[in-house]
Amino acid sequence: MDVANESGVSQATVTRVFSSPDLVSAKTQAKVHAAAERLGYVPNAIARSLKSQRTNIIGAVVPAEGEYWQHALTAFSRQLAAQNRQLLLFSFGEDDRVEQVLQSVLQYQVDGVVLASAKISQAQLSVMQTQRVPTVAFNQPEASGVVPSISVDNEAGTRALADHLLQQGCRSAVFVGGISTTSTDRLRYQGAARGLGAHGVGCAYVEAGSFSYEAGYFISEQVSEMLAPGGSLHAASADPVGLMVSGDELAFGVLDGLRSRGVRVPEDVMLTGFDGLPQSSWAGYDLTTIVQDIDLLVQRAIGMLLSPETTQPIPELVAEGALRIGATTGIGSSTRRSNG
Amino acid sequence: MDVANESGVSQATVTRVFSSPDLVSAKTQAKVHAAAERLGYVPNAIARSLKSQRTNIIGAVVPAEGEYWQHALTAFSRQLAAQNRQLLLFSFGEDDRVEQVLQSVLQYQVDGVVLASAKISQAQLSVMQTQRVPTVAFNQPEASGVVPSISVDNEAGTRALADHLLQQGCRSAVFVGGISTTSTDRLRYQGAARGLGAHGVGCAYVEAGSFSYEAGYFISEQVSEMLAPGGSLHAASADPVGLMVSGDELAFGVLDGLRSRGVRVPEDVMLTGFDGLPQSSWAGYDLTTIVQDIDLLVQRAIGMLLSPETTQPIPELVAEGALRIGATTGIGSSTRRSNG
DNA sequence: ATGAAAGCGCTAACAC
DNA sequence: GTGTTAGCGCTTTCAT
Repeated sequence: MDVANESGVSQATVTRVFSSPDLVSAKTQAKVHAAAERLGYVPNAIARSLKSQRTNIIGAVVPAEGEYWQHALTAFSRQLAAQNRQLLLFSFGEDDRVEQVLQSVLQYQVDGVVLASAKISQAQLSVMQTQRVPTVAFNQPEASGVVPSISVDNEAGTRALADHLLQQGCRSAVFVGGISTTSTDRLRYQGAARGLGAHGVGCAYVEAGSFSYEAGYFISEQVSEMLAPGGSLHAASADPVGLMVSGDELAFGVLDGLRSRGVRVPEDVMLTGFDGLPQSSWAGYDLTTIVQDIDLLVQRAIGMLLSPETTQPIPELVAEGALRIGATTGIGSSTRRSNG
Repeated sequence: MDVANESGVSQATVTRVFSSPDLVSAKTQAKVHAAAERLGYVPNAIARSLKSQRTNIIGAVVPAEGEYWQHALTAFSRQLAAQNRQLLLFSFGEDDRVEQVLQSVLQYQVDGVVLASAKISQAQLSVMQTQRVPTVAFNQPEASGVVPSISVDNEAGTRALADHLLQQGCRSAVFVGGISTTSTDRLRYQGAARGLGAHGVGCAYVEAGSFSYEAGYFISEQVSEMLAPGGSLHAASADPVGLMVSGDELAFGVLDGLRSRGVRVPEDVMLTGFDGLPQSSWAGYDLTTIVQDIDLLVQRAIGMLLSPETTQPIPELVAEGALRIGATTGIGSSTRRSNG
């Protein structure tokens, strides 16, 4: 190594200067640092990783689209950076083969993997086991029991929203889902249906096709038809209809769509979202929703990765969200625990 | 190597099977693949990188906050993934020492670095040179001439917006900046002031303190005071005042803030943003803005990284944005080139 | 078409 | 407190 020659010490000493300075005399350190400076030397993390079998890199397999994931990603990156770990990002789109992506992740010998994709085969997951890569499924409840997982309590969240809607006087309701086959959608609908059903209120499921703003805007046409005279939801009474949307971003689209069609929110329709994105509290939307504490979820997820519980059963964390009441279901706003 | 033993061939052959299969007979390939499958073997990218001196990893140093950066990041990740390269993410906050972050990036022997941070010292940049790491400054115009860079044409953008405002009848204007010391802000203000000045319209600069929604919402109070009777901008005539905001996210906050104070947009104030975030075309905002073609910028940035132009002078790309006319400066909407 | 051997830059015993 | 040495898993000549 050049720095070793330049400073007249051994390679090992150079290593020590950079990784355990306490073992090296002050003057030697000075010499080495000086030489390093002169040569523009930077320790090679790749070589270190090869030797030490730890990369300090966490792989993240995350959908390319969606506000929610963007925030989660940033949270991961920041929290990891605080402990000198890095995030190797693998974002995937609709078309991508997640299996191939996972293969890629494994090649980089990451110290752990955050999975935010539902579509992963058992075969792939078993490869993860074989490779002994700590893995955590992030807000992918359907992975529960297969891989350690952490999610917000989707069902409790929509149940809390349902209770709130009932309290506000809704006597009929619809649930607008993103993609019906996702476990997230299923659990959220379940919470809604049960919460409402317990009070004798039914709840139809309408699928928007994705969790995007555009999908919400588009589906709002169908929803407003259901609300119109002759529609299946046309209220005999003056009670507002409850409209529970599976995610905030989708809800923004529904809200804008309804407004553009002259539907009044919250007078005619009371609207709720889910996730608690920053925008949900923007004055233009001020949405009633369930706020996920993403920083907390991420912190827990990192914890699970770094202290791989060898204990059976497979760990499965569920965090409560917080009900935030906005203008879309009444006036004023506040936040409290969804299970409080 | 285990797979070598298991399949009864040499290490070298296993390598060949995975990196240049054409050099290996079909039956040997089959044997090796079978063994690999059985053992759950995955090639070690770290070892490969150490030997080959290429990691196929691009480092991205990006601010933790801001819609714009989130989108750019995703674009990088997706485009790189398409060529079997990965993104190592380094997001930094207000408080972080970008220099340390850069040091970190270098340790990982990345094949290139995307810099989306303004605050980088000359010293650090010279280290990048020493290490021979191809670097590109992304939308960081002040890095021009020091490091290869690519940005949208900020000045042309706000000039186009200014022209548009004049055309819509504005005879007075204010520019709301995020952080006055950023080159982005400076150039955007410059374009605004020149565009308006050419027609005898002045343009004060007001600083919001950040590019966030909250900062915009907050500063809207000050702006609305300027517009009120007695304020410096109170229009003698009925002409609307032009309000040019330095970024879309900031503009959303200003817009919501003005609306909540009863200021009518676009009747009293005509509002423009910059960036062309997806939300800017949402029905709730429908903002007149300059749309950056992020995918294109990213594509070019990647191009610069991967074919390191050894030619002097330092490359410096500037891409035109497109003027999108929304409801905040009139009715209806459309998009055209900002320099068209 | 395949094998043998050297070495990428670092770390971790083990000596002294 | 510092030097010596072996080896992490791969690639790459050079043989055969």
